Amino acid sequence: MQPLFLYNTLLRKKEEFKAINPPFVGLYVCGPTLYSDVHIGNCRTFTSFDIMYRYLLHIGYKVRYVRNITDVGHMENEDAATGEDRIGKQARLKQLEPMEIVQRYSFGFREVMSLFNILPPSIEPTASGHIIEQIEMTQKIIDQGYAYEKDGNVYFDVEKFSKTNNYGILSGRNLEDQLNNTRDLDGQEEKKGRLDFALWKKAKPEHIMRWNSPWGEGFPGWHIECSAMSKKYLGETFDIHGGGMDLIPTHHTNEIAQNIGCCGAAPVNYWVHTNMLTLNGQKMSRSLGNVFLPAELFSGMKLAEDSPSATPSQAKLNGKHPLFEKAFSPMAVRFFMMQTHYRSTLDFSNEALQASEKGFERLMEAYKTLQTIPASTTSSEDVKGIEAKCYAAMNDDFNTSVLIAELFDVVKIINSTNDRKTQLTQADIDLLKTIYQHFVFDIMGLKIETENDKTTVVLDKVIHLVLDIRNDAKTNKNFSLSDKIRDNLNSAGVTIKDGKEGSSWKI
RNA sequence: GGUCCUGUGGCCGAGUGGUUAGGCUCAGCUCUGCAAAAGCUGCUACUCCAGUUCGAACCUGGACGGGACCUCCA
Repeated sequence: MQPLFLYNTLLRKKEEFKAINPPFVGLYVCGPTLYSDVHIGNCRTFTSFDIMYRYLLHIGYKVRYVRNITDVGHMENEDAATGEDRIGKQARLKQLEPMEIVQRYSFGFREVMSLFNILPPSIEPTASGHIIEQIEMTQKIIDQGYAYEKDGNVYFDVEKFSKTNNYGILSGRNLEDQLNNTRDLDGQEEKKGRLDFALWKKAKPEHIMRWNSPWGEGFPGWHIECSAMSKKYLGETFDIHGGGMDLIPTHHTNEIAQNIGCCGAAPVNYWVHTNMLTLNGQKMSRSLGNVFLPAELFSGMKLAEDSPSATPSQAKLNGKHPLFEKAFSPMAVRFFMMQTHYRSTLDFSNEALQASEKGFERLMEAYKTLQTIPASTTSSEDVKGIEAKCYAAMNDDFNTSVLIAELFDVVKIINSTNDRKTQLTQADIDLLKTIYQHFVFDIMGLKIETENDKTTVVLDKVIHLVLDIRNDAKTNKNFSLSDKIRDNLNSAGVTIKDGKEGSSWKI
């Protein structure tokens, strides 16, 4: 097993990963709230954890990866009297059942995840499917004395909890600062302390989603779902919990409090947080209104207006965002994301994306070249050393940025061997193929995008026929014909590359 | 206002107390009928000021700039 170091938000430093029950690993990541389309910022988080999941699997762990779907309980302006369940609100606005809202957006979510080649988690539980577990956990927290009921609402008693526990252990904030800096909000009267948060909310008459509970009809608070579901599927204490950095001060802080309040144990050994995605230097978020959707970026994502997976916003778009000169493939965007470490902010821009797209194409072209390069009796390159560096990069807190730099060394070796400037033994060529398989395809989750369907196979034959004709023309020094073929293919979107071993093409 | 992060060459973006990050762009060369591709070479940076050190972009302090969180947010 590779020695893996990861950055633990709890300690604010990297430490070596030790699983509780190796080779098993429990991984929980906070999933989306399906009241609208997932945006690119959400995708970055899920892509980052996809890499971690893939790497843990690759180095031999048996991972149970739980990523929830929030379909109830996620409030707008949680503490305000006007607070409203996000999904309930959408349902009211669109005159649909709440579950229709969730169903609609989960199609879109799954489609986007699959376009990004993000592996599905082992379990994808929904909050509404675990109401009983949430009620039980809430009751247990009350029994332990860390929560109280008031007029059908149940609140977590942060002040009481803080007497014996460090509430701000994850955020690094002390209680006094938080108390002094919390703004005045509505609906504070019935709570004992201003930091107290809801475990259970009483349903108003117009509220659609409601369940019976010991405290009357209502619905669960947002934070309790992750505690209840992670406890159910991964245990009272599990290995890794992830999510976006913006969840640290509230959601994850409260998860820790709930779990200790219920079970007397910290829920997680390693907290891992991904940084935000910015657009023109500003965080992309729904509240700022500067989000954009994968469909606005991707080429070929054509959803029919009446497709069940087409949310109204997706259907119109298809790779036409005003900020970007052209559409990009999902794999180019995935590669772009991995060029930045997951704990750094990632700024989306047209230029940066185009640079990544070219780099990605070069990486993939080299893989094709690798299939045909000649073997020598000796090697002039240290391929084993590169493989070791690739593992070292990933072991150092999943440093995909450094990994990619190592992989471009591989590209260099492949190309120069192809040009007969360096030599590789067959064993080294095979090892390079293994490196590609492991790091590019299995771990980074990239894939070659040209489909191997019938039309592609036929097209390949047709273009090779045309290239043969062009070659004959070149041999006969009929350059006007050969250039005409090349130019016309070019304008049709086919690029010709003349190499030592003949011509090749790509779209 | 409080807490915290950050400032790297034309652009994006790693990194470590002393050694080439990498990608993209640009220029020159090799190859080529020309071009593209590929290869080679060059452009060699670390906001500013002070300190610690034999030596700092990397540690400490300050200034200025950017950002995040403190309210829902991945």
